[in-house]
Amino acid sequence: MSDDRWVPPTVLLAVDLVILTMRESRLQVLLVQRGVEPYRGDLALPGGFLNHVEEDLPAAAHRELAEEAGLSADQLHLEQLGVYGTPGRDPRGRVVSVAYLAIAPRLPEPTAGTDASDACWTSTDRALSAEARLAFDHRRIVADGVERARAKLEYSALATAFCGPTFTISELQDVYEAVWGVSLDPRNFYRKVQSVDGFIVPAGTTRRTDTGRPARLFRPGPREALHPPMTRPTGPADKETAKA
Amino acid sequence: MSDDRWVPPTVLLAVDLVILTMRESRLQVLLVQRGVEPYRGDLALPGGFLNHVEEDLPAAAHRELAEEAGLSADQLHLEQLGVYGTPGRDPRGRVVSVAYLAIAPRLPEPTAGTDASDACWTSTDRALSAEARLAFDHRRIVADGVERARAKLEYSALATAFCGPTFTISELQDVYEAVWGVSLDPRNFYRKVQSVDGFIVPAGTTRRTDTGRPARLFRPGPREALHPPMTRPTGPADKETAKA
DNA sequence: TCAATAGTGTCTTTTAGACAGTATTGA
DNA sequence: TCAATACTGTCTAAAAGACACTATTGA
Repeated sequence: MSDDRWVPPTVLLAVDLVILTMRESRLQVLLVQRGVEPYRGDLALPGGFLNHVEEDLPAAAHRELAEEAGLSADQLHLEQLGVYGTPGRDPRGRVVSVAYLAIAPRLPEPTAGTDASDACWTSTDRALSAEARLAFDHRRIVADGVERARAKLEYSALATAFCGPTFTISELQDVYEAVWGVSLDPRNFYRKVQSVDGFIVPAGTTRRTDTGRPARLFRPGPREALHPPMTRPTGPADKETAKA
Repeated sequence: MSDDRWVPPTVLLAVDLVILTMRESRLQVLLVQRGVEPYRGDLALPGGFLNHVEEDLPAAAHRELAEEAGLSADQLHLEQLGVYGTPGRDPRGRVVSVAYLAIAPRLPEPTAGTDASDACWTSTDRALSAEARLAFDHRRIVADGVERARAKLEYSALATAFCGPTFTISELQDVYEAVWGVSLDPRNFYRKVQSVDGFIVPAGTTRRTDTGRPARLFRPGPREALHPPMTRPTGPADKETAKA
C-alpha cells in the first residue's frame, strides 16, 4: 500500500467557457472551429490550457474570454460550472478541464476582428442536437451550462445578466422565455418581477420601439437571491407549441 | 505571443470530501487531524492526491470515502462541489483540488477501526466558527458544501439522503431543521411533504419510540426535483431563538 | 382611425402558515 | 390516568394563473 517511491501524478489543466447570450430571441452559445488536432474542424468551446503554472483559474477564464471572444470582465457574469476530467476525454493525455459559465448581454456583432475570428454564435438547441459535431465532452458541458442557467433563473437575478445596463420588462421576459423554452403571460410576468423586492429598479426613462407604447426602463436591483422564486411553468407547454 | 518551446504547465490534482451527516440533531462534517506537514495537527477534510494518472475523479472520491471514512458507495449521495485551485493554497506546489459533497445517513459509530481512526464528526457550526483551525482553504470548502446542501433541500429530494432506507416524517423534519437552522411546524411539514408527489412513499410499517404514538415509515420516492419546492422560512426565526 | 405593445385591475384557484383538535403509544 | 408524539381538519392570508380592460405610441 505504501511505496516510498510513490509520487502524486500530475495532470494538464485547461479552462473551457460556456458563454451564453440572447440573439434573435434565442439562447445562443459561442463555439469556435478547431484549427488543430485533435478534433480539427469540429466545433468546441473557447478555452485552453493554463498559461503558466501560477495562473489563477478565474484569471485564466477572463484571459480566454478576452482572447477568444473579445469580452472584457466588466458587465459580465462569470461562475464556475464544474470539472470535467474523465480519463481519455483528451487524446493528448490526462487533461482536466475547469468549465466556467459566462452570461453576456447581447453584443454588437459576432465577435469580428478578434483573435479567434472563427468563433460563431450557435443556438443551444442546435449545439445540443445530434447533427452538431462537438469536440471532446463539450456537448455535455454545454448541456450542463444551459441547465445551470435554467435553474438559476428561478431563484436568482441571473436573467438581468443577459440584458444591457438598462432593459424593459418584456426584454427580461424574452430571456425567461428563451432560456426556459416556454411562453409566459406578459401581464402576470410584469406584476411578478415588480413584486419581488430589489430584483429590478426603475431607471426613470423609457425606450421607444418601432411600434407600440414606449416601455419603462429598469436596472438590475441589489437583490441576488429571489424570494419567492420565479416559477417555471410545469408540463408540456413549451414555447413552440404555445406559439403554433 | 507564440513561443515554439512553450508547453502547458502541469498541476497536482487532489480530491477533498465534505461528508455531511446528522448526529445528535445537528449537521456534522467529518474532519481528520493531519499527521503530516503542511498544517500538521490541524483539522482537514478527508482527501488526497490521485493515486495514478488514469484514476477517474468520482473513483478517487469513492476511494477516499472508503479509506478515510469507511463508507461504501451504496446508499450514499455523492456530487461534485467545485474546484479550488488558488495558487499558494498548498505550500507543496500548484495543487488543484476537486471537492465532492457526500451525504451519509446516520452511521453506527464515528468511523472506528478505519484507516483514519483520527477522523471525527464535528458540528458544522463548530467547524465554521473562528475557533476551529482548518487546514488549507478547507473552511471555505465546508462553507460551500453546507450552503449547497441548504439550497438543495429546497428544490430536490436530497434530505432523504440523510436518512436511512426508511424514515419517519419527523426524522425528515429534523434534517430540514438542522440543515436550515430553523424551526418548522410539524403539522404543516407533514402535509407539505406528503403533497409533493413522489417525494416520499409509505413503506407500510411503523416504528415505535420511547414514548408517543408509533410513526409511519416512508421510503425515498422516485422524484428527484421538488415542484413546488420546500419553502425555507425567511427572516430571523432560527432554531436556537425559536426554541429558547 | 388601427395595429401594436405597455401597463392596470380583478377574479379564481392554489398554496403557505397558524393552530384547534383527535389518535395511539408507554408509564 | 397523563405525558408525549403522530396525525387530521379548518381557517386565513398570500401568491399564482387567467384574462378583461385602459394607455400610449407610430402609421
